Amino acid sequence: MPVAKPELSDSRVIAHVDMDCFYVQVEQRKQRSLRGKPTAVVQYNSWQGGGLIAVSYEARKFGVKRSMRGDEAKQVCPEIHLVQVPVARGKADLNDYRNAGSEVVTILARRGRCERASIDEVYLDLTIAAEAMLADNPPERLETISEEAVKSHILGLEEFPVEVGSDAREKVRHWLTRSDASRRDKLLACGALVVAELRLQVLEETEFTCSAGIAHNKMLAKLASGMNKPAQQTVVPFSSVSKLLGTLPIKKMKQLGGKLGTSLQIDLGVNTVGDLLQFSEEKLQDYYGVNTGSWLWNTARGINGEEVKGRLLPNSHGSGKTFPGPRALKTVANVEKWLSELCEELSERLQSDLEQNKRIAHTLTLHAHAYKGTRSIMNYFHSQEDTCPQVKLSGEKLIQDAPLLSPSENCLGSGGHLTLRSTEPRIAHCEEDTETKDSLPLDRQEEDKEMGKEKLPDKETSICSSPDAEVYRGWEKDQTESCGDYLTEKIRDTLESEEGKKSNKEKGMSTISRYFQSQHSGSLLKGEHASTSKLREPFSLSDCQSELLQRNSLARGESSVDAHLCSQIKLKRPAWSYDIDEIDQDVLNELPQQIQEEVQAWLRPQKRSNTVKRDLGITRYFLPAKDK
DNA sequence: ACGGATTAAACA
DNA sequence: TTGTTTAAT
Repeated sequence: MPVAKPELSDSRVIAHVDMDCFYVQVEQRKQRSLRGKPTAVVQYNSWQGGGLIAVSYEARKFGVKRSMRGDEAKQVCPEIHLVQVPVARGKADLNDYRNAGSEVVTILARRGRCERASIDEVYLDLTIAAEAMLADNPPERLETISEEAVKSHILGLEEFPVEVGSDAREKVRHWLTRSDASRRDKLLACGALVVAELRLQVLEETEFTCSAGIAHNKMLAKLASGMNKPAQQTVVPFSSVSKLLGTLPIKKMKQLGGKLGTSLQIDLGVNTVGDLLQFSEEKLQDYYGVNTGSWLWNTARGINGEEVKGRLLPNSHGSGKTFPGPRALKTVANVEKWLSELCEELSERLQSDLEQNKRIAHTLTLHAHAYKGTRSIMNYFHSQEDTCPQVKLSGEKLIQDAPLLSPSENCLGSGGHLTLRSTEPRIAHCEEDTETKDSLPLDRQEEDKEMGKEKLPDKETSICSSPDAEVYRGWEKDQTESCGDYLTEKIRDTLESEEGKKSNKEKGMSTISRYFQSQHSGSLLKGEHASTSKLREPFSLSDCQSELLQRNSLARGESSVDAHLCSQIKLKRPAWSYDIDEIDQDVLNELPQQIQEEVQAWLRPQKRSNTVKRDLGITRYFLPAKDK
């Protein structure tokens, strides 16, 4: 929430341009017979027809929505055409869409500063162009206004009790050319003309339609671009802002669609942006911190100082895939295979980035994460018994899991992705060719049948862990010498004791903490070992993959736990630690009585809301007088 | 069987 | 700064 205090009267001219169901348009341009027909783009059609990621407006009339499955879409709209996202290396390949997006950006950047906000959206700062037009050739002097401009929607235009009987376009034409308008309105009118022109150029040169919003800041422009779709544009005059925001549901606002918006609703009873007006800036700051508080206060008033960044290129590339449920990455070979695929894709994209933009990456990030599952702790214990009966150190294939991920989010599968970030474009001197590709394992086991489109019988439902995040930075030497032998020993101990346990589980697990302790010390000790040993040149997959595997404990986001453990490991006194706040009562109830009692004893007296800033409680506790 | 795959930016 | 979390499309 950039909160640069904006001047009160912001007379910039900002546009937000949003491609209409972009992926569909890209596919329709490839397959012209699909134009005008109900169409959707799906990825991976093997499970329930695949997931919809873009839906044409014809199909929307039937109630087809994003996040539907292909099968579902067919039910509500039998004649829908489902087009598959291209697949490369067994995963969705979005390059066609990226490239199409670049075509559009190139055109839209012609008239002012342009920021590529996503694959199909841009912000434009047209202030200079609008000012120039107003000075040289203002709309009021034009004898004709383009058809596209005259089709604009002007928010609040109905409020003007001007000429009755004239049709909508005539009213718009009048508003755009009014000589007695405020300067701000005139600038917006100029902006609308420019945007209409740009949209026409986009259509002519790419065959894509788009919608746009024209306003005095990014927030309002973004809001407006979505108000009249497809292929239309909407202008937000300053005078119509308060009415627009007054009844706008708070969640519709950019940045307020998630937890912050929910907190506003639940904690402050704010349901519309207008409701926010009652709160003083100080009060909002008390609740949400100074930055967010001020941002909210401004937002309520339609004030937003964020600048349009001149950026036509993405500043990072990522490649990832999720492996739901039965597809969870369970074997080393499988992890290797997918890491290899992801690395290859990334490498390819970096190569083209280098060629096209003369820049190189400086950061490589690898992470994997788990997602919420419905499985309880007890199920987990059983499934571990059933599907991971023997966990041998040398038994290559099985990945040993950490048990008890997040209590309420047991890990069922994982999604991972690789990212490379490049900094400012710079000349690339690729003397040292630390190429990823060379060291990738070449054994392609086609055991995962998704690539071949066959179905794998869903037999096992074991829970295998997902690795946590790991970041490689630079190629420095290892600083903190890790106690390799000790760790190896420790791991073997852990695994062996685990094996012994399987036949005699109940007895072996006299206390839950003991059980967890042995588990966590094993996997995390390894994790510590891995994370302190830096990558050697050249970057090899096996390095990265072994780190990945060794880090496989902890569900997503338990970094504090992670750090905590690591520090203990350095003292060679591993212990189990867990954020007890997260334990869910329902899950707890499924545990044996003895364990329940033990867990209860760990529970802290107070549980905090995770929506309102933690500061609040603390601030109030120590500084009770502050609030008004 | 998680909407999936990306991106960006705020936050600690 | 670096790693994590949130939010968006």
